[in-house]
Amino acid sequence: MDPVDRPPPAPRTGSQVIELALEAVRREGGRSTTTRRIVLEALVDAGEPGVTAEDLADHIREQHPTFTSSTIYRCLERFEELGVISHAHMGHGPAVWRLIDQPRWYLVCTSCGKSMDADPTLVERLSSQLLRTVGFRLDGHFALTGRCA
Amino acid sequence: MDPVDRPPPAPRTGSQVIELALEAVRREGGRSTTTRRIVLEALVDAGEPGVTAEDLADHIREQHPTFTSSTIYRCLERFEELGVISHAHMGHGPAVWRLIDQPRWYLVCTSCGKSMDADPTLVERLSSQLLRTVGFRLDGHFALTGRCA
DNA sequence: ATCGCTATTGCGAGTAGGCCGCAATTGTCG
DNA sequence: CGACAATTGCGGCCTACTCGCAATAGCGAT
Repeated sequence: MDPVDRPPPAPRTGSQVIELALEAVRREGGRSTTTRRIVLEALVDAGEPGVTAEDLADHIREQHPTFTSSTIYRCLERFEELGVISHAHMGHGPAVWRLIDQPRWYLVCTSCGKSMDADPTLVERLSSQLLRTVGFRLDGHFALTGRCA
Repeated sequence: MDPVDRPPPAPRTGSQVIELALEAVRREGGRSTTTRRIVLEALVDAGEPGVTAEDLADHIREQHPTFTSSTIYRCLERFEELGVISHAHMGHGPAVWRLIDQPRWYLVCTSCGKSMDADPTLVERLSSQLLRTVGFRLDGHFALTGRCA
């Protein structure tokens, strides 16, 4: 196949992400359990822009009624430590979880509650200015709040 | 007195703020109670950069042991509606309350927990860009989070 | 295939931060 | 002073997690 005709690198499929994550767990001395696989599957299913832990739990319990919330929280925590997933706080209410793909800057409206993405280049401009002037590196762990149009 | 010798407008004193706030309550059909006065006094005492509702409650209860948290929350809520005070969320943990003086952009470090102020002009640059491009008006209701130096 | 070790899970209780209903109290105004 | 409605104290409730503990189940070794 000619190089110029080669398609762009395919994004990892959901199941690739899952296998890689479970391998990572094992490398760190953890165990690859069916519970963890199910949580990852549900998270892959949920896709962007992310789900709350309780929504994930409800979704999973449709198929696996014995799942408890604490298990979900602990699985999510573990995968986050491994750098596979992350969570962000969207104003009031529960955090949302998603696979780590691209860094993301959420804007959430404190009035209507809807959220959207900010243009990363705009936010990163502020970010680099803060870094230069006061050594503070913004993360997107909390959404930027305000009022939408 | 000659105009050029006139001192700059004095910042409002704490007790002025309190009287103005209580007048505002009454204009809206509310009541100027000693409870509300005490809450305002404690808030003025606390000063910048703000206090949590529970710290305020603890402080007040040293002098007035019967105060309950719910009363504090309701007073704060009322004064916020009137535009006299405001609260902001500093990452995890309780909100902080303060008199409204200048708009303020908090930076809080998700690692060490310390908070500082961002240069307003930097943040307002982002704010106006977001407003122009997507009609979103940032507020400082949630702090900007990241890592400090 | 089975054993033993220990990571993980289910269960249920606990926690922080805040909100709510209701009866008793207390400003306000006539 | 009296009536009325706003406010307060009390206590319980709520959401979003977090934790301790005993039972379960991966995983490497046999």
